[in-house]
Amino acid sequence: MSLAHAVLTSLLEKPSSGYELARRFDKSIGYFWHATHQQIYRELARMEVKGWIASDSAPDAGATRKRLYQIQPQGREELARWTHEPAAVTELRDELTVKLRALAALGEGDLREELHRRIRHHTQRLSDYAAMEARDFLSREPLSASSRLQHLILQKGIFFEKASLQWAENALALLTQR
Amino acid sequence: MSLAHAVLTSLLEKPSSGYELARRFDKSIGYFWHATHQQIYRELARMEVKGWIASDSAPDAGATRKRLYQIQPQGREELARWTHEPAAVTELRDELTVKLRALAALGEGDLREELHRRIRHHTQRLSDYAAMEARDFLSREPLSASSRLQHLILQKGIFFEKASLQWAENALALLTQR
DNA sequence: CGTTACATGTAACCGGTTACATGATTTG
DNA sequence: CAAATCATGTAACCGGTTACATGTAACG
Repeated sequence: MSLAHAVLTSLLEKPSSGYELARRFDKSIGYFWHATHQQIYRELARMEVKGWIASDSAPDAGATRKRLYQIQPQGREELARWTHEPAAVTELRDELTVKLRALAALGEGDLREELHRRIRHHTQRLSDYAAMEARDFLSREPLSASSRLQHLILQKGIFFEKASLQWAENALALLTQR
Repeated sequence: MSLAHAVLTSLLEKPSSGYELARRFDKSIGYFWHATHQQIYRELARMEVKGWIASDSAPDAGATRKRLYQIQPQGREELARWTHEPAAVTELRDELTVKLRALAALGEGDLREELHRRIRHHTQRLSDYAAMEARDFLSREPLSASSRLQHLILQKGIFFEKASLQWAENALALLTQR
């Protein structure tokens, strides 16, 4: 599991409220690790019990329940420990392969519309990533060590989207030319 | 969710016991959709309640509890219905990206060993897939419609492994040359 | 006769998803 | 002032993982 460590990393970058974390997991981080606000609040509660993080009513809370979470030394140590253990290799797991197999067994059906949808999706993603890369990494050389790692994350997404797009285009061509 | 439909597809290809299904999900199918025997038995029980599948004591059961599961008309209809609804697009979700981000925030640590491990893993996978492709799809032309779909599934894996391998090699080079 | 493979299951727990609830603040 | 956004939470359910349990069949 990584959600706890993803949240810890986010808090290390910047102390935040649960809501702010949830928004970041819907945007930038969310491209690579999605989480809903419920997951995040649950995880924050658990980590506070463990002493990895601490919280106080946020300075700008006013009459609201807004809390500011900050990473504690124990949390930083846990994060460092975790980064040094081997990471599980992610397996490919895509509903579409199950549908392809089902169609092969059923002997009927048409996936061309589905493939068009995917091609649009991956094309959009690739163009998002290209814009992010141009904005954050290509314009301002030389990059810090930290930025180079962030760039590697983005490149991972770019490689993945390119492969997905190429496969879908190839599959569509094969299913259309007959 | 797709496990139910993955199992249905497997039963459509060949009536089987839970144990046989579990073994197939550990081998060929498992490259694209992993499932443990507990998940499979749970799913078989649910689908039998729904009337999608039916079971009898297997012909070769002897004194064992071995059961043979067969797909029912309702199960086939459900599978056909499901293949025609849009498939959820799989998001990339890899622990390694979280570790990269954590290292960027912590400002220390070394992922080169991890990358070497990944390169070995993806190289092995690619060679497995190449062997499967040569055995099942490249030698015997022309392919049936069903075989062409199966080939597309395998190609999806090949595209994914190639992209993963290229990224890891590129990342290792970047992290080593300094 | 002991070990390995075959075969099916229960139990417990954690992660992920969805629906619902509640109230404060900001904005048009 | 109504609507959208900010902000946090409870509850229920399903999927996925791990540990444990039980017994038969095949093999050396």
